Formats: sequence, C-alpha cells, structure tokens
Amino acid sequence: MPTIHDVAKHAGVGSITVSRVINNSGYLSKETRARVEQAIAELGYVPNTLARSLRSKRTNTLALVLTDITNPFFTTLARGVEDAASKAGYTLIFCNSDESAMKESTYVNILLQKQVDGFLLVPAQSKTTTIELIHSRAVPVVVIDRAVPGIAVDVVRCDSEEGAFGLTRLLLELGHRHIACLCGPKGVSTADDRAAGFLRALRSAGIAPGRDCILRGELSQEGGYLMAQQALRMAHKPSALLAANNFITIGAMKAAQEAGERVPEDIALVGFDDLPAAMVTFPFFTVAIQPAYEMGRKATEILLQRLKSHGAERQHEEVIFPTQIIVRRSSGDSVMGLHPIG
Amino acid sequence: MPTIHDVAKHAGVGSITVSRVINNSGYLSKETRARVEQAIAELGYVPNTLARSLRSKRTNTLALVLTDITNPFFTTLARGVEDAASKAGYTLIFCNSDESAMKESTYVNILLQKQVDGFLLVPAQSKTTTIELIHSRAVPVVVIDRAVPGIAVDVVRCDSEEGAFGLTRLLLELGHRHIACLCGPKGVSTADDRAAGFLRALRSAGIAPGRDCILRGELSQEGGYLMAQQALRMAHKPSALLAANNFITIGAMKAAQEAGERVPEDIALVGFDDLPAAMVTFPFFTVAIQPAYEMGRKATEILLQRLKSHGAERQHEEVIFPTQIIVRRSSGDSVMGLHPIG
DNA sequence: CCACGGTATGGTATCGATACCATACCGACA
DNA sequence: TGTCGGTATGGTATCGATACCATACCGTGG
Repeated sequence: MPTIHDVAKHAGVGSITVSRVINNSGYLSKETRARVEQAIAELGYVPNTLARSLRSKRTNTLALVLTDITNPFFTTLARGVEDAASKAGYTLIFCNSDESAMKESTYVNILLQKQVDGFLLVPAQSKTTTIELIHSRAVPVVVIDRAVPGIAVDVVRCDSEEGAFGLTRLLLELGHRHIACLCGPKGVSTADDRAAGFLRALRSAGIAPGRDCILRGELSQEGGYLMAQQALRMAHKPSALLAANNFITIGAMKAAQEAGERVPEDIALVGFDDLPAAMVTFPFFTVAIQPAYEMGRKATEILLQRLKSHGAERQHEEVIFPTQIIVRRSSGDSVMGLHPIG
Repeated sequence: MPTIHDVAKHAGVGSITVSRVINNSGYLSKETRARVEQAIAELGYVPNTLARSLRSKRTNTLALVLTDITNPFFTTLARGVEDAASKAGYTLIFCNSDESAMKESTYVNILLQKQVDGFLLVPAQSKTTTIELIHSRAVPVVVIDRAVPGIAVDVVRCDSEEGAFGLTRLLLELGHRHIACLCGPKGVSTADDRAAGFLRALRSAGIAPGRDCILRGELSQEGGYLMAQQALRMAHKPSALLAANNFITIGAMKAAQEAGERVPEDIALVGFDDLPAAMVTFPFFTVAIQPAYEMGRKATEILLQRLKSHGAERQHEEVIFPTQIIVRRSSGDSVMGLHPIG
C-alpha cells in the first residue's frame, strides 16, 4: 500500500503538498495539483483514515446505537440518520443493543475507542449511565425515541402519550369499554408514556381502569403473543387491545387467531408503528405512526450542529413530533349495543 | 481524554507496561498489573483504537457491503455475519449499496481508507471491478449470495438454478402450463440463475418457453408490481407466476389484487425468500428459502480463516447451499382440467 | 563462580497523516 | 529601493499506540 510519502516522492513534491491536494486546502498551483493527482492515480493511492484521524482528532464518523435492527421502525429511522449524515460528509456506524443495557455499554465503549465524533442513541433502558459515559469523554450525543429523565441532553422523540391517548379515544368512541394495553417493559419511556396516555383516555371517559388492564412484556412478536394470550384468558375478556409497537401487534394478532377470535369482529386491535409497504400485502392495522425517517434526520441535524459549534454550550433541545393515527380495518366498526362516547 | 502515557505516569510505570496490561501480553507481575488497572479505572482511560491500529496494522474490523438493507433476507444474513464476527472479536461495519455499482465502489473506497481487515460483499452487479480493487490492496474478500464469473474469489451462495427448477416443477405438477417468471435485472447472477432453472424445468416437461415468459425488472416491490401488471395484460395470460425474490412476490400480489385476480384461485404465485415471522401475520406464500443466516455465518468463517492464514495462498472456495421449498397456500391446488405432469 | 534462560520492565523508533511554522518568490505600493 | 502581503511549497514535531530491542534481576546447573 503506497503512502502519502510514496506519492510525494513519485510526484517530486513534499508530502504536505499531497495532503493539500487530497484535502483541497491551502495554496496550490494548477501544475502541481495535476502532477500530484497523476501520481495518486498511477500508484492507486488511498489515504489512511486512521493516521489522518489520529492527527486531526476528527474521524468524520457518527455512531447510531439502537435497540432492534430487525424492526422496520428503527431501520427507517436509521435511513434518515444515514441520509443526513452522508449529506454532511459523515460516515455512519450502526450498532444493535438488542434492548440490553450491557450490550449498549459494550458498543459505546468500542465506539469511543474508535473515536467517533458523535453519538445517536436509542437508550435500551431509560437510564443515564451510558449517556454519562459519553458525556465524560466530551463527545456530543443526541437521544432518539425515548426520554431520559434526570440528565441534560438533546432528545428527539414522539409524543407517545398523546398517540396512545388518541388510539384509546378511538376505541372508546367505537363503544369499547373494556380495553387491555399490551405494553413494553417498565422503564422504557415510550412504553410508560403509552400506558399513561391509555390511562388518561380511560379516565377522561369516566372509566376506572381495571387492575390488570396494563400488561407488560417484551417489545417483540413473542412478547405480544404472550401478553395477548394472557389478556384473552382474563375473567372479564377485553373487547379491544392496544399494542405498544408493531411486533407486539403482530404477536397479538397471532394469539387472537389461535384462540379463534376474529379481528376486528370478535376483538379490535390497534397499535403503534406501521410495517413498511414492501413487507405488507394488505394494510390492515389501525395504528399511530411515528415519523421515523424524519426523527432520524432531525436528530442528526442537531448532532451536526453541536459538532460545528463545538464547545459553545447551548441549551439542550427537546424535539417532540406528533404521532399520526391511521384508521384501517383492525379497529372495526362501532360495537353494537354500546353507546359510543364523545 | 487521558492517554496511555497519562496512565503510565499515574501508575509509575512505563507506557509499554500499560500496553501489556491492556492487551494481556508479555510478562507482568501481579502487583504491577493491579496498579495499572487501578490507574486505568481512576482516570477512566479508554485506549485509542486509531493509534493502535495505525501501529499494529490491524483494525479488527470487517466490512459487509450489501445491496438492500431493507430486505429481511439481507438483514438476516447480516445477523449471521455479525454473530460470527463478534464471536471472533471482530467489529462489523455495514454498508448499503442500493444495487448501485457506483455506491458500492464509493463505500469500498471509504472502507479501504478505514483499513478494514476484510470484506464480505454482495456485488451489486456481478462485475469484477470492485473485487479487483479490493484484491489490489491485498485485502481478503468473500463474495456472498451472487456468483462472479471470471475472477478467482471465495463465494458463498445458494443454488438458485435448482431452487427455481423446483418451484417451476411444483407449478407444472399442479397442472400449470403457462407460467411467467418475474425476474431481477440481467447481470445479477441470482436472477439469471433463476431464469435458467425456470427454463430448464419447462423444457424438462416438454414445454417450449414462450417468447415473453421471462420478465425483467427491479428486485423491489415496485418492480414486482410492474412486471406482474405486464404479465396480467398478456394476450395469453399465465396461470401462474414465479417471482425472483420476496419483494417482487409482494408487488405481484398487489398487482393481482388490483386486477381483481384472486391468489391462488385465479392465478398461482410462488417466490424466493421468506419474510421473517415477526413481519407476517399469516404465512401465505409458497417459497424457496435460502438459509440466509447460515450463509452469512459460513462466509464470515471463510473470511476469518483467510485472515488467520494470512499470506498462505489456498485454493478459493465456492460453497453452494441448497434451497428449501416450503409449500403454502399461494401455489394453490391442482388446476382443474389439466393433467399434472410427473 | 559464571553462564544462561525465564521473568519483568523500559526506551526508542515508527505507523501515516496533519498542525504549525518557516521559507521564498513575486508584484505592488510608499 | 525596501517592505509588505498574497501565493506556493516544504520541514519538523506530533497524534497515541505498539514493534523491536535492550536491560536487569533472579535462580539454577555445570
């Protein structure tokens, strides 16, 4: 592998001149530039980013650590991050924490070693530990999707509380009175917010939430399957289910099907986050959609601004996007014999 | 950010000794190790991978360049790669070439600059250019999913020809005589192989393939939609469709639905590659499945072996996995009034 | 008693680039 | 004419780690 010195020798110039050609910086005569460029082409020279970054203290790399790379919501978000990053000349490294705080901290450590310029983080639990670690190295970080109470940090997320309120309200308006919420684990802010919005909607309709109306489980198909089974076995079976994410929705659908319950005729089912068009033959589920791509883009822009302004300590931002409710078949029509509220 | 020298000073040892503690190499007394480890903890020292790699000429990083990160087939494959890589202590960098040879070469250049130790490549077209570039830098590379004729390189792929033969044979056995193949672009080896297997099955049944029975398009939902529309508008409308990948299958399904054709009653539809369980409520499509995860794992193992054996020029390997045909509803029952072959 | 191998540690050069400073030419202007 | 600023280029130190070699202690065996 030829180095910058080989190129310099070959072109008959100093290595610093080659550096100027590569980086398009400083003063350069047309002739020198041409000679250097020819030497680069002839030798097939590729600059060594490691050496460059070691000296310049900038890797031009951002890191995105998220919790589930198999979930289209996050891959769409990642796409938004990638597009914004590459437009600004940054490379992106993804890592998948699998909802595990341990994996998350392992990856963040590796990424710190790699000297990434900034972090985009979907925190596995809404804990501050990882963020504090990043802060302690004076690396900027923007948190996405989930709130992290108790620490000053930029956050881009969605209004989960309002989204859950809206979905629940929809079910109430259709006449449902007995609804179960299939929620993610405690401590994950989106799950907690959705539970809160659900409860607020019930109370706003004058309904006292039942003791077991909120179930907790994994944010996965398996989790949804288990929670739905549990809900369907309840003494007072709910007439509608609110699922906290797309995989839970699908798991719940499977459980309902196996139990011989038709959706939406026997039980209504609504959820959060769509599956992308490319994966779904017939859009069926009524959902609250979060603007995943836009969230990724916005978070990256904030991070890039932080990088530009460097030490200038601005106020931390919290950007909250609204959710959008899309009504499809799975919520069903009005429940007979019940008076819709509202 | 503390450096290795800060740690050394703080622990009262030479920096090389700190290096030995970090890397667990060479001779070390228990007491020195303990003192150094304490210093590391007290200062919150994180080694700088850039500097380490610059000197040691190893980044412990592999690169995976694939053509469509939104396709579950490739994310599953990526998972196989990641698991095998991280088990061996390697970090993985993903890149998405979007089926564009230009993006592919851009990314490969960036990755070469980053001095990755090895490449796993799904070539956008079955061209040799990118592979030659990587070879010219003496970096090992394993090609996945697609054959690249005309160059000596390790390849891990599936028997697409046989898979397409099997699916077509299945349709023939069900009585179909007029089948269209919704294929990917020319020059992509999997698409070409699938077309070839399709033709071989027709000929083996004594059927002369019609002039337009093979359609070419993008490996996407949109591509499948357009090709299926075209097939459905043919003078002699096919009674069955063979789709070259999962997204094409879904696009074809949509087109059939819009044209008022029921699947499988009015037209049978079979394809390649499943969608993961987490995305599908009701498994419906008859498909030839490729062992994506296993392919990623195997390719990574071959790459890691190359890295270990370093310069030792072994013969290049070509590993070809079989496909597995899973019969579900979309292929339908025997076509009435036609005698199945076989 | 000395040589030698195992153990433990350190000094210095080096990886490939850029930061910073120095140099030198040239025309313009006082 | 001397100086000054713009242009063009190069030399040297340096980023933070490891490779390589050197050093020194210790016990053991001839």
